[in-house]
Amino acid sequence: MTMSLSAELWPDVQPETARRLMLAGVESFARRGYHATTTRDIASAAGMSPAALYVHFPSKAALLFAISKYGHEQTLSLVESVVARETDPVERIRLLVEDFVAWHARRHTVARVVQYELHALPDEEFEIVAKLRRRIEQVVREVITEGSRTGVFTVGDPHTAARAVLSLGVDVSRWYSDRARQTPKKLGQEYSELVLRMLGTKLS
Amino acid sequence: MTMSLSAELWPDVQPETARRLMLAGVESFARRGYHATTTRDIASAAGMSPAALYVHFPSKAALLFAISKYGHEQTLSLVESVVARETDPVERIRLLVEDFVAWHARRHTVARVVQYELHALPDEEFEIVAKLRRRIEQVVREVITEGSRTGVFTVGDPHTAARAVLSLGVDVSRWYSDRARQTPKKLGQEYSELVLRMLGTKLS
DNA sequence: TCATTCACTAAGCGAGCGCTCACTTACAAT
DNA sequence: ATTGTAAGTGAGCGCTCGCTTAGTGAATGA
Repeated sequence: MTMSLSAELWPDVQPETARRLMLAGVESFARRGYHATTTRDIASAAGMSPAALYVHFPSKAALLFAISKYGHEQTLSLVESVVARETDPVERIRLLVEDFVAWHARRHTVARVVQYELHALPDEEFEIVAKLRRRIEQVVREVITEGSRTGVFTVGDPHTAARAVLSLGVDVSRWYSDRARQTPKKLGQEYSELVLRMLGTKLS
Repeated sequence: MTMSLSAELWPDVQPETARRLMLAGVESFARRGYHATTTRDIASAAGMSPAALYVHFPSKAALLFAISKYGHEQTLSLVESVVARETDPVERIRLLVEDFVAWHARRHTVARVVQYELHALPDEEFEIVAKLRRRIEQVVREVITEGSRTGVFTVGDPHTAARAVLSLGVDVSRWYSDRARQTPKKLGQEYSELVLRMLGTKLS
């Protein structure tokens, strides 16, 4: 049996109506941007009356925050799980880029909201997701620094290199579409090769 | 004598008041996004009454279009001028990335509007800048394809590689700030090295 | 001198925004 | 049967939005 997309994206959000609203929010925010979508857009995309949104979320911004926080937590745990199951810096970067890029392609709608609408968040909520973003960047930077220290990578500045690696992944969500020439998985593999060369990996 | 920033950015826009409105628009759009900035924001940032905008531009969207079109034309001519004065694919990519990245860092405010607010344009105006964007991408792709053909580059797919190169440059405008650790010029040089390695350049 | 033009403003219109409120319905517990 | 609660609706409030209109003052030219 098939699961609804909203249940796949947010397995532990209850009830199902709240998930439907989040899905409708994601699609609207991704297509037109947060400020250009109205609460009426979201509600009607979820098949409900405008007031229904406020049964499950205290504000339009709170809906964005729920989407953004969940998305950032997913990418952080994706990154952390790679580091947890691999120790070699080369393999860590390879898998990390593969998964990161594939996620930003497969989930490009969610990713677009996560990456490009966070400035619409109120200060307090923004700070919470900013903290998650800093942790993601830190993990990548540390892997590169470690590989640089042991000599498997050759980079001028690990800080700049980490930025570049993340840029490649993040930007995928900007241009990727369902009619793209490559599957998310294939794109992730191709990008991980580009990144490993970029980091000056010694070929073995 | 020093030139105003608006005159530096848009030398052939007349009169000066129109330039001041474009500058105010750029700053507002970059900080809060197109849909979140009001015509009152723009006018007061330019030190004028709200109605003054409509003396020089028929609509808020027309102001965005003027900014966006000008910005895209600048980046296209930047890219084309590199190709015009160099023939070696390696040097072409090196200078192209240096200039492209440096521009997105030095002009990160304009670049942010150019790269991330274009979806707010009406259909017709969007199509015009989309055409410019396709030409930019095409130039980069052709340089990579040519280098790949003559064997100085080793890439799986020039299409994907071109996307990656542009992603690195575009994304700079998202995170770069005036308090960044590197000057635009230095960042451009560092990025061009990363890119050349990414493209599998044979070192000479 | 006075009509014309231009850049600009003060005031405000109609539309649509986020959000609220009084209310209904479905259903579970007693 | 009665009561309590959660989920949802229809109507609409107060406000702000993009944009317009009528008018002002300074410069220009015959």
